[in-house]
Amino acid sequence: MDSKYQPLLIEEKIYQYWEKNGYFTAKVNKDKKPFSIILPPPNANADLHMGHAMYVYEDIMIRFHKLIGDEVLWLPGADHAGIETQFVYEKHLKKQGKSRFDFDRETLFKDIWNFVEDNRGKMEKQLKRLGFALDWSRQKYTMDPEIIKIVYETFEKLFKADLVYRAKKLVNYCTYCGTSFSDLEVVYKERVDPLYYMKYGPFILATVRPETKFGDTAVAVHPDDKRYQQSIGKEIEVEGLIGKFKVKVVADTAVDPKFGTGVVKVTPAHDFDDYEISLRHNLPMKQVIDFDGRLNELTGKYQGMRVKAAREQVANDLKNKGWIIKVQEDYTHRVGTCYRCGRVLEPLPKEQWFIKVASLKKKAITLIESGKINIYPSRFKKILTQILDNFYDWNISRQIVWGIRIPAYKCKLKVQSEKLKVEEKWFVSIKKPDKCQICGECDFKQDEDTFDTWFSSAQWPFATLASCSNSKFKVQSSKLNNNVTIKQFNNDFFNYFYPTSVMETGYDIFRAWVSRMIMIGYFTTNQVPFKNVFGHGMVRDRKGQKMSKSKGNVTNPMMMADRYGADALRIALIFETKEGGDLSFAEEKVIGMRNFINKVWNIGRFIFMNLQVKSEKLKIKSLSEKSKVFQNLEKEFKEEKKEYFKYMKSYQFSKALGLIYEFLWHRFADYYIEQLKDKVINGNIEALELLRKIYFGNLKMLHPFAPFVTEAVWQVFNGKQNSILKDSATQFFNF
RNA sequence: GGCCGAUUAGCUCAGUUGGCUAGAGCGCUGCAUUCACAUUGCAGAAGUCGGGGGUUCAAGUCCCUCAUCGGCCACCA
Repeated sequence: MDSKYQPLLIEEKIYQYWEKNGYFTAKVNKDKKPFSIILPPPNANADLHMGHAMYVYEDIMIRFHKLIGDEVLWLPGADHAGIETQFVYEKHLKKQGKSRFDFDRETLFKDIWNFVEDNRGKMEKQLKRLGFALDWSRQKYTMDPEIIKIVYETFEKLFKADLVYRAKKLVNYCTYCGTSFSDLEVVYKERVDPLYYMKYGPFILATVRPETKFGDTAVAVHPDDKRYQQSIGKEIEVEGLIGKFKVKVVADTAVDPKFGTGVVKVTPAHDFDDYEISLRHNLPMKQVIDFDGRLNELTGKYQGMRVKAAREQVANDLKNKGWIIKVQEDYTHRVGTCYRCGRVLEPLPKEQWFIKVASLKKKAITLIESGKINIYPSRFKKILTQILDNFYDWNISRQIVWGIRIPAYKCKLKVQSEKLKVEEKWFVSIKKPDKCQICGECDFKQDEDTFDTWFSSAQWPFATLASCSNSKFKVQSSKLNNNVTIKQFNNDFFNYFYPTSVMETGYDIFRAWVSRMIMIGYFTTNQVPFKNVFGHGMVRDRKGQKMSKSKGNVTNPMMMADRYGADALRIALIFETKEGGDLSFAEEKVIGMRNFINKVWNIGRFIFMNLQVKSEKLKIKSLSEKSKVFQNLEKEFKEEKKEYFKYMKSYQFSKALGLIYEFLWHRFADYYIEQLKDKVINGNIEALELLRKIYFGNLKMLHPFAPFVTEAVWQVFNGKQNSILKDSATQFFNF
């Protein structure tokens, strides 16, 4: 044994040993209790960051349950991360002086596929570096054919259950990234813009967007506003930059009479509030900005100008006409921006697929409130229910190629198309339909759009498990409440491990991911996707600032593992971290934990060396006198174990680790070994055996937190062909 | 505007049923050390637990209020 624990010489070999001997491989074992976690799939194309290292919580749970004899499954996967990845790829293209528009759909998809494949393996390797006990034989990818098939089936089920519809609605559209987003992906930023007060027919009204004037189809006032009573319901004539036009005056409570002049121009095609007003009053929609971010042919001489330039030009021209009464330069408001590129999003009318969430979210809230799904730490329960409560219909269409193409087909429909509602012109079908049942033609074209990445992610717990069966999974039919027949998953692996035990993620993706998994998971499988949710906090820098590339305060977890060992990094993240709370990461803490790991090693070294001496020189001397020290040590150890199980089972991992840290270092090493040292060196075998027994017990308890050093020492004592994971099960409670 | 979190030693943070002289990591001071470990041991300095009020025999821990910081959410032209 070296006098120092040297992680770099040991960790990789140990991981290979575990993997090769199938310690991470799950199987259906009816004699054991199943315990399963699906790893939140990292982006297939990127390196891991500190946030991913927080999945150590999952490894702790997985290894703990393995040690107490459960049949565990920790299933790894990779996410194609649609927009993220296509965005990275487009930057890559830009460096070569190209853009995505230089390629056709198929070529672009293939190129991105290969680009991702080239980078695949990076994050897998990094997860292994952290010691994660993942079952690699079950690894999944969101672009696997079996997964896509399930995603398609889910979409079809939702469609048949009337929970999917296609409609032309306002969506948040990034004219730079060329795609729409769901409302969850919008990042609101505060901005200071001029607020223009302008003459508008008989009124004066305030707006920050004069360039949308060409798309106005009404003017709105509050129904109780005395100033404008006589105008309500009438049509007014307005002089505009490209000629006179007429709009109706409507009364709507959304208008705040105290803001500005109490009169609002209504531009249904370019503002969410105005769109809502237009629905209430049956107003026409007039789109004047196109998807390229430029004004269109309805804007006369302004056609072709970008929104920002057009705004300045229009404001200027209005001023010259003398129609601008006043400008408030420092008007502060919030605008939606693209979370990818940071540019201002344009609300634009677009025909898209939406999921009706009303019934889904209602059910999801019930599942949480009834305790079918438990949330830890408990304060997240309220947060999650609030998130669900605020859900709007989910726009799942994305205008990018990197993703799962939506299985919807449109046919020519020469005859009746005008009479049909939008969604009735479409066929949702896993395979391309043979023949259109309405017009009899067979000239189908598939929707160009792909699914929002979160649509496939929302299905991850059941999609992964359902596609895990060795034999083809059997299909069972059952009825939905509205008499739609659906297929259900039914294979041994799925049945054994689903619902999964715990979903462990950062609290930052409760909204985008966890809530949707609950909604879609329950809809599809009629069961909860997981019984428990455990949320962890954000890793910040030493000053508590968010880590970000632009700030340059990002710590690479791999670098920490290389310097101090994976164990030290792991426990640095857990030690004295409040569950669910953010943590400030400092290298000094990892150093402190490295020292503890070394202490664990050296306690082993002391015991091991003395055992060697014993067997070499046969200095076996049994002293029947049992000292008080023996009894105290046993008592303290018993107490430690009891506390440990209590903490581990109530998700108080930090406390469990702190307990071992305190016991092993400051009680066991500093006190008891010092007390018994003379006896041990003089050949008291009973003292030595007692120390060994209690040390082994602590190794097992520590193993979920620091798997490498505990296994390394274990093998020093028990031989290279033994594993701390093999021994445990029944003996874990009795050590 | 609403909700949530934070405010404890120089720095970063634990402290979940209220209870013995308030803890850890790192840092700091002094001493020790061929005997498992200097990635060590022993000893020590250091905190009016954000301010104020209240409940209680007893509050960092519960209640009210105020302040500062952070996060999430919200339809205001």
